[in-house]
Amino acid sequence: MENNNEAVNSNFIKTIIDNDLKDKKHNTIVTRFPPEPNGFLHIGHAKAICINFGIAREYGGTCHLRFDDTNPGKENIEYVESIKEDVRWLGFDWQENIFFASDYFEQMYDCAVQLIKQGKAFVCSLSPEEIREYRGTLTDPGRDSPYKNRSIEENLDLFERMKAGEFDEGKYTLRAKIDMASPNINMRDPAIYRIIKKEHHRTSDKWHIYPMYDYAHCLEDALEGITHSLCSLEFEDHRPLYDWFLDELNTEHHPQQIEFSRLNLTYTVLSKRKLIELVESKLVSGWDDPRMPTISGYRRRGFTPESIRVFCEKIGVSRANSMVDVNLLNFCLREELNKSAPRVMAVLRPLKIIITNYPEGKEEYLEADVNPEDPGMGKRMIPFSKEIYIERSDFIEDPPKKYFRLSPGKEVRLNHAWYITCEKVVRNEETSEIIELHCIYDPETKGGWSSDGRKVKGSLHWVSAKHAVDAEVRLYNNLFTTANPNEIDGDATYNDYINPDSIEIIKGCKLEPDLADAKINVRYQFLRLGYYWLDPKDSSKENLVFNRILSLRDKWS
RNA sequence: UGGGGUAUCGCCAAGUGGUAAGGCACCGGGUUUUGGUCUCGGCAUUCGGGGGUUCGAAUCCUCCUACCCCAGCCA
Repeated sequence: MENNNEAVNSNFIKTIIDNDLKDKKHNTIVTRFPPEPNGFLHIGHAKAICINFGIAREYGGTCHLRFDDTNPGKENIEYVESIKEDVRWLGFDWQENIFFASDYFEQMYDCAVQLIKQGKAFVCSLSPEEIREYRGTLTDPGRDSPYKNRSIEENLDLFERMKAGEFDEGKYTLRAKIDMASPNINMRDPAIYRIIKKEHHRTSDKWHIYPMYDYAHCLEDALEGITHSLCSLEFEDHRPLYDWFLDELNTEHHPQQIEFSRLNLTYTVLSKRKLIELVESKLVSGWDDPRMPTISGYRRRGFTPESIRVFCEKIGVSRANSMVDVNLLNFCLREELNKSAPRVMAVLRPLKIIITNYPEGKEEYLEADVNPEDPGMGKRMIPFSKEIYIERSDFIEDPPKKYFRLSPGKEVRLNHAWYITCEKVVRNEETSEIIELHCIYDPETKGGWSSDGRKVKGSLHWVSAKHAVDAEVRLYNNLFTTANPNEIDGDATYNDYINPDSIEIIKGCKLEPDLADAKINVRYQFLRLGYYWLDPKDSSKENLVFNRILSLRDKWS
């Protein structure tokens, strides 16, 4: 991937890796991104993806994409496809290293048998409710299951019959024998296999028992020779278990689990539950609604993979719970697009201007930079004629101080065209709504320059009325009105903080004619407005639909 | 009132005993045919709080406080 923007900072994980390399604990680094294929990826996952794939890339190691598919019924193949697409879109390549937990079911089973033989696991007949009772509480120790001292032979027999599908779900579990009095609840004889009689998306009906996360995950990592197993903070308490399994099984590899804090973003929710709620309540149009913090949402909105990668680099990695200002993400996008986006003029809310001293029927083409930040992008020609549109918000009849756009008697520059002065405001007699403006232009200012050194403060974007193409434009804003929708007070629900202006659809927008051939995948800067691109789903030649990816910074409005 | 974590500028975050990086945001000045960009400058005498060790502490010791995570046959 070519980019010079992802300045690489260090963090505590890299420090650990540096030391491991220096101490010859490892010669090469292997990480993994291990999603469960039961939902769509969001920007929080992007952080994990960037960390894992990024570290592998930086150290010349490899990063595995591994689907943690140990719970059929929750998982399905559509999710694995969408996850692959998202990871690829973000710019990462797992090459041949794509794996599935289900590939290891046989080995995991063998390991479980080994644990039973070592007297470290037993088949438990307690019901889920009973298990909960026996587990104790945060402050009180639990009690041993009455089935904890079944003979190894009996355990072996029962476990094999669990595998064979002889029993109903919930009837038995295989549990590790650790310590029911452990202050760490995860160590209180955790279940390692449960009976699930559901079709698995890869192994079909071959299995009737499925391994639990704690047991499966460490084995997957060990089997793949992962060197550093990076996960989020909530798994910290699971690390002793992770190590316990690998120690008891004496695996060849014993990866080191390292936890970091997950991403929170202002004005955004990232929990799976809340995201589902947004989709199911139809507050958004789907998982790829441009307002969604999902990867597919950002993709459709028009965000770039690089801006997301740069963002993930900039936020750093630490163990402190944090809430990152969404402005940082926006900054990353603007920083990139300012350099790369072709400029174009578009009037979202048109106000007609008649240039009274411009010849009727005349038209001429004016030259403009495609991108003043990059002269190499060349020039374009823009048609001008007697009737043009400007933005309604660029005219105020009775302007406030420091307003340097158009108002009666005031002269402004039409970008790349001429200076104009407003001479008359025409209103609808009944509604008194302003319907058009009469202006005169100064023929001596072609291109937007004047030779007399006259200063014109305002520069407006405009579009020739008879040449303009129409389009629908969709403006997007934060989905929530509160910076932290995760923490809302009292009896309000987070639905009370949904931003009613999170989407605004404007029809009849007037665009520079070249935009009739706007290309999908090109992110344009609508001059003075922001960055826009064609909606990948809803736009068509006949009905252009532009998404506003992001507005420009605006210190005035 | 069990266990595991975390506390450095409004938001992220470096810093690992030698006297507080950087980015975002914000505020000013300049440039500018985008009130964009760019550019210059400002923005923690202080590191959750109190004690202590030391010539010297955000970094070590100690006590305290706040917040986060854990009682799925989810991951």
